[in-house]
Amino acid sequence: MNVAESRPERPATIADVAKLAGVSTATVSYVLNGRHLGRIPDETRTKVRSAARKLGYVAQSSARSLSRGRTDLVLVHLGDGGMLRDRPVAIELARLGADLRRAGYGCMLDGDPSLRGVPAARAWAALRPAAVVADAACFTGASVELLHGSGVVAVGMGRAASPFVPTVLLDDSSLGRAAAEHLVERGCGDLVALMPRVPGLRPPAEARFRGAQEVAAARGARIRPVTMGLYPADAAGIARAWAGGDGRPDGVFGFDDRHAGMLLGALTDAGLRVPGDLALVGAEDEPLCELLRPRLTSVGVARLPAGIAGPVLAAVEHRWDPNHATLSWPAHLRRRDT
Amino acid sequence: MNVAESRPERPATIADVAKLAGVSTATVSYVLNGRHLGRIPDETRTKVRSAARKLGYVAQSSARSLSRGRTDLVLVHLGDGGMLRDRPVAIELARLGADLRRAGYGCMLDGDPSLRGVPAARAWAALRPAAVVADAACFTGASVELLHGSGVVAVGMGRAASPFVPTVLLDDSSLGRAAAEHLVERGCGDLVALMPRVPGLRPPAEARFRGAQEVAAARGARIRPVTMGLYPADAAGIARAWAGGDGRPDGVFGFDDRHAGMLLGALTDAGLRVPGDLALVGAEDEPLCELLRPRLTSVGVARLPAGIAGPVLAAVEHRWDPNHATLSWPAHLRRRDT
DNA sequence: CTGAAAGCGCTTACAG
DNA sequence: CTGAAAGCGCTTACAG
Repeated sequence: MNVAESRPERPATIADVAKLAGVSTATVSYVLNGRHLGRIPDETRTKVRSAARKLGYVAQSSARSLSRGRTDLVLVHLGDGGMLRDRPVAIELARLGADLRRAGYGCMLDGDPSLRGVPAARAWAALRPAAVVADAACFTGASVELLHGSGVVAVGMGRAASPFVPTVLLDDSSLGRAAAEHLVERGCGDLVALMPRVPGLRPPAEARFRGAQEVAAARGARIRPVTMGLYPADAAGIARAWAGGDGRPDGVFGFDDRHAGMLLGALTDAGLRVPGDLALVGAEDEPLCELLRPRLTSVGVARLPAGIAGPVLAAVEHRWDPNHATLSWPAHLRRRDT
Repeated sequence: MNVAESRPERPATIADVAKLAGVSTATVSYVLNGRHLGRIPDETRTKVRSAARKLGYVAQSSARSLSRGRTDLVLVHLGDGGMLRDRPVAIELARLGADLRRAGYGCMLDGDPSLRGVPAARAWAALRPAAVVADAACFTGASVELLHGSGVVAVGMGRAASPFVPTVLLDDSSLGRAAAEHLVERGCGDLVALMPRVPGLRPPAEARFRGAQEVAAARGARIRPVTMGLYPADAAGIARAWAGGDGRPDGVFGFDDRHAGMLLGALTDAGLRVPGDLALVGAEDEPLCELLRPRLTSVGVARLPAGIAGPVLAAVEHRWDPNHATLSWPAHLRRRDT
């Protein structure tokens, strides 16, 4: 028996199962959904289950949601890769899928990251998901109104609250705090925090800077932001200036490992020694840190103690509480050479 | 008027639109779906469209697919991150979403990467998508049978064909060819190709090795595989042996930039000079290459000339052709220091 | 304990 | 040119 022969003409329906089991479709539905189990004898349940198995029956979710009047689907939109490039966020997103499934919801990611605004909202609304979760910056007044009009809950996610939707606030100021703590501990008193040029990375950068600033203020150190794009020329410019003694700090927090790593190369090229002339700390503790020479000291992030599924479900079930909507990443220093 | 006030009790249905426009639901459906447009006067069409706009009407896709008997949804499953870590693949996946939308299909990614086997197939089958696209290794005989039983087309994707489903074959042997070409050109005659330890990376590694082997054979050079896990200790062991003169090649193809980069650090630590003592080429041309000192020469990949949407749509529309299912990445050398 | 039947919101031959 | 109606595959009060 090959696959072609075993394939039925059309997928089995609940009526097929009912006929084969010799019961009504209502009974099939009850058994398969675990309702009224007390009232249905074991024998009937067994008959129904084995008929369903024999036919390879899988209930069609579109018919189910049409009759139930709701779906158990949560839609996640990643936007143009900004969020996936943000590694701690990407990890939490994968966790969200599993957590939602455990809570009885399905989770799908929009497969077209380029879709935005009202057209995006229309595509999502057509599916009538329980909720749409997206980068807080993705929502506009019009798109949210369209979603609400279709009975869809909209939830934002990001570093800054959206004026249009409840937002799960992701706080990584702890990375800045841990970095500054380490640098001050080492004896640095004149710090620089690198700030990326890509607009998408400004929000996390500002949060991390704020954290570092807090610690610096408390410990009597100075700290200032220096903008550096992820281009060799940009890094080289900064390194040359510092090598010439122009505004050279004694400790640098590199925003993330890529920015820190790029600066590290440029500092080496410019003849500065790390950590002899100045100390350098990255963030996110990527594998990259082990590849560089000297190896890059970095602030690692652990998983959030509680995932983002909590606030998302709260929004879906209309018990949103802004006090439980800020999630802070635990940070710890991973000391290497720099 | 705030959002709460403007939100209707329940989402508008096609009946609401019909009533407001003073026509039947059939007419609304025709106008909104662009059918029989020749037969429907402009005036009616305008009435219908403005009623729909006024009510914020978005057709519910579950009702539509129930009555049409099919969905226009393609489901993509990423598996446990293996595929997303494979950068060229991740890029093509984003492109797939946009291409499918242009062809009139929606595209969703499964939000729970940990789901596998028959349970995964059940979850997908419930949605009755036109097709499920997943890593070829994800499909088992049982899961494919279940999908087919529900009328769902299954399409694999990967470096090796699945015995159960038509597979879009991704070929990156061109990376190995470009790397070997470069090394031989430089005068190397005794090559090593690094092979990763992670099982998920074996298939691309073998394809790249095959490509390098072809060129080596044609140009009279020797080449052998050397397995190296992405751990500092592993790389250090290899570097020490080579520094002691034990089996040191004159050219190394590093599989990808991470493996090449890790070896580069270890070679430096062991006192070997790159490219003085041996040349080194990475692959994928990641930003990382610019961070290392010396900077890493790498083979870059361009986008596929034609995306994976083509074969996927062919499978959906039952015109699958194995001769058009192998996609090869264009490769070009990006020369830097090593 | 079980079944007949209404209803969810669409689409689409079909009749007029 | 337009509408009444059947039908898609489920769920669920309701009656027996």
